[in-house]
Amino acid sequence: MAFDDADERSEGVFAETIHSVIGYQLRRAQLSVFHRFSVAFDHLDLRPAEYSTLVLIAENPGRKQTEIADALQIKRANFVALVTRLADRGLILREQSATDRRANALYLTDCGKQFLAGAIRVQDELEHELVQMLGGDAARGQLLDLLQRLSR
Amino acid sequence: MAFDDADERSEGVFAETIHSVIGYQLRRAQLSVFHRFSVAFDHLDLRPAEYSTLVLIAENPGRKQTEIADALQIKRANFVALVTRLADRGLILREQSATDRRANALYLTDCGKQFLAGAIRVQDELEHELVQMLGGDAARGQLLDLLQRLSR
DNA sequence: TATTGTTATACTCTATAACTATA
DNA sequence: TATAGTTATAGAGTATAACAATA
Repeated sequence: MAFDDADERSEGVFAETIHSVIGYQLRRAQLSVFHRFSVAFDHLDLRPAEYSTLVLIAENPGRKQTEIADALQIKRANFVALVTRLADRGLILREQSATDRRANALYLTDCGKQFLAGAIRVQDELEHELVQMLGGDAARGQLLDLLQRLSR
Repeated sequence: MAFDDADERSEGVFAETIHSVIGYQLRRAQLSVFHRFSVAFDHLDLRPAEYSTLVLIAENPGRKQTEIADALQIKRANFVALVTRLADRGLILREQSATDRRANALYLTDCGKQFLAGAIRVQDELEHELVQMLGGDAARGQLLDLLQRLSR
């Protein structure tokens, strides 16, 4: 990932201007949080997009691939490999839709449900860690609200 | 980039759970803001990392490549091509340091200073647009504060 | 020995175009 | 014709390893 111990070298470099740019701070925070995610999920070998896919399938069983992909803003072409990996690991089922034989209906397997339960525990711990960094639940609510205003 | 008009297909997909995850919303907001950046900077053919590099060189003339790269958390190996492109465009100078002949001291050219002045105007406009989405300057300050707490 | 800039390389993420089978 | 899933492919971004020149 990122985050080596090379920050001492940039001591004394004036960076206040760029640090007050929303996009710059957004990117830094996002990289930091995703890095924490990858550390926390290392033993589960699960990436952020895979986690959100499992959550969405769990709460919307039987939906088409394209519907899940669109909800996550993932191009359907890129979603194929992601879904294939989850299916190969036995976490989800790709079932040909009865009403539209072009479409795949997605479901969690029992194994996938168990796996997701564990993943949610890891994610909840991470979220709690982030809330502590933010300074409490109110700050988290504020942040989510502000971020949502920037999306679209 | 992203953002095609495929959101109608995900209508009715329940996504509240994943939408309340900090990392997920961070990623969405970051992608949205970077997309706006790429639209705004299309005519200048400038990427976010290049913009921040120009700003840092302007405020820290004569610094080594590694110092600027570290301040931006860019690996020095990846910084080479970025600096080469800016130098090839005549925006920056790579001068062999007098005190350490291994090192390159970085400077903006006069052309680079003019170019950056224009780029800063574009960035300021974008920032203003984002502040309006956030609901004012106070919200922007809050957001920057919260984001900084998540970085490292 | 350690550091600077560099090259080579690989992996992930994301984007588009085009195919097939269905509708 | 249009859509769902798929394949192929290309461009960014980011990671590591290793080398030459210099300290």
